Amino acid sequence: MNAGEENLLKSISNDTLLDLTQRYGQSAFGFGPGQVTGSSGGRYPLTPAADFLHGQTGKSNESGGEQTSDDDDSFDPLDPRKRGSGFDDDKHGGPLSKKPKEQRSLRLSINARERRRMHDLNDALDGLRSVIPYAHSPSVRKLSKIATLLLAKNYILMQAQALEEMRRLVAYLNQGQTINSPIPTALAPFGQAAVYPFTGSALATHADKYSGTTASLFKHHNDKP
DNA sequence: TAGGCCATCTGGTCCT
DNA sequence: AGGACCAGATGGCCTA
Repeated sequence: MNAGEENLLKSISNDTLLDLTQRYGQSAFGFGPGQVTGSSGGRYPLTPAADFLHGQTGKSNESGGEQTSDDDDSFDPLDPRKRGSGFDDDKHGGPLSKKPKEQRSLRLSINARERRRMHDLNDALDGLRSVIPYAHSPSVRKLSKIATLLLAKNYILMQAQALEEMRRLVAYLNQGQTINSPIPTALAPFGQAAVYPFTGSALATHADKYSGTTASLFKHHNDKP
């Protein structure tokens, strides 16, 4: 990780997530298993990692499914937004223009596969954006790829920390209960955790610990006219 | 206009 | 051999 990414990561860690918690409330974080949606399709073997991804890669089937010819997909060579470097274009005399038809066909097939692969990757990123806390309104620019990944990482770390503090709180409360009464069954699993005097930080808003602004990350994303 | 972000093409490498 | 994955190159769009 280079220095620039390190700075961005720090800025997200310290500022963004919890500031967003304040801005958008728990509803911004409130997703459950039923809300992580997606198709059940996919072209990938069901490795453990694939099991995790199963049903979460969005339109994998749609983008990678039945299209097998070279010139299909949604790719439009005339769309400047989709053309890229354009070596693959006879009119511009690219390298492929002088290759045998068979090689050109193979190259186009490979290109189409790569496009589908990147589309699947982008679909997965969209799925990730949809479940991490940032404003999803039309007035807010979509998170960049790198910002999405860094934000998701820190969101996971923050949730793990919050979970740990909740466990400590429950353990502490259970400790008090054991003096007068048995541990309630519902809390018993948490009672197995080490019992520490609760620091109280879980009761405080995270913003207390992560005070700051989101300007460092969101100055590029929330000021669209 | 420079810089950020992105889509696409391409050739190489690895895996099944 | 064919497909997946990766990184570099290229060029377009958008914004400060």
